Amino acid sequence: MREPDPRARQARSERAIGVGRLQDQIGYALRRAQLSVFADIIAVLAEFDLSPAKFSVLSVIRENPGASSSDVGRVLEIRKANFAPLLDALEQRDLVVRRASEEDRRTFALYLTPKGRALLARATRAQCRHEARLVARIGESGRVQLLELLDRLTQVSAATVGADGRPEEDTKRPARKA
Amino acid sequence: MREPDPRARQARSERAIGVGRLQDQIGYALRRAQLSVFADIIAVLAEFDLSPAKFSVLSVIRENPGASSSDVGRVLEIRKANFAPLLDALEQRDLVVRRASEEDRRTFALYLTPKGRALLARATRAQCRHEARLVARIGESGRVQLLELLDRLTQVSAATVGADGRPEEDTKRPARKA
DNA sequence: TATTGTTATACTCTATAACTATA
DNA sequence: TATAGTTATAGAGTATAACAATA
Repeated sequence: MREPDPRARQARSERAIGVGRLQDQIGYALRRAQLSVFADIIAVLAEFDLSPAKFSVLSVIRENPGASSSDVGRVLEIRKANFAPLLDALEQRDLVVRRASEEDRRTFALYLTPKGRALLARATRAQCRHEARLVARIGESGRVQLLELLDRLTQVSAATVGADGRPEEDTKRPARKA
Repeated sequence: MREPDPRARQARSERAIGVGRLQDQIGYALRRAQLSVFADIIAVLAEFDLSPAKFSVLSVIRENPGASSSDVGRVLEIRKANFAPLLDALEQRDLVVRRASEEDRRTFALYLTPKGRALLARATRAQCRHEARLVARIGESGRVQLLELLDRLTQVSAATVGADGRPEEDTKRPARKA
């Protein structure tokens, strides 16, 4: 995919255009794949009235019962100001409880309720079926390769960490303009 | 690759928690990689006052001079209602021109201006340096493998197409609730 | 002084609906 | 009737700032 041929373009219907070199760029391919995969994830989790973010929060609480809001927010890179209303919604649905901590009275310890555990179990099974559909497309070896490659691309870039190697502020990078 | 010193975390009374099984899920890994890669892309393109979306629009117009708004919007999956103000911004900066079409007086033919071509050339060179940084992490063979795997994951899912196989509405999937 | 958690708020993306002018 | 393009607007998601309680 190099130079577009003007005659070929004329020969085509004028609707048939391509993205050109964009197609071979990692960022563009990553974004398209992520949107495509998430379209399915979102549809799957919507059956349980869960967004991907809520599903990930429930999963992390299940794996780390008693963790605080800041712990869970940090590992998922959700800012505290956005985490509070998300947690409110989960607590109002009786999926999660905030219990006062005795050691540090500023924090709450987070736990799944029985209802939360049951819902998450069902959602996780559906999510696994979704994952199986993806593996059917790329194979088990493709999955292993992909996770390895993605992990090597996922790094804290130089712009997002301070001199001590810790993320600045609230775990995220500074905003940039358009 | 995240926290260099576990004791530093304890000093801040942070609990060492992990994301559990989430780590091995394709969707989660995809999203984290995409955000990480885009953080760099956004920073690179911000030097030229371009968002990834604007960069992609300029690129597609360069590869398809004379294409219409709906053509470009369709191939990039940008809805027409969102495409109009985006084009306005590019035209106000004298990077793109809308020329009236004689064949179909409803449409405009889009072209880069000389200024647009020059800016896009510089932005593309910076974007290539960004791409080279990514390839340095995964190798050229890793890049080829990755693009192949991502392409196989990028599909029009069953939920997004009508019975005739064509995307519904405005090229995108129906909205789902939280 | 620093951190946890909350609220208020703003900005960006992306979505739908309604409209026009053409076809 | 259907499509190209515009405008208005609403909803997510995500950002900052300021604050109270606690460390």
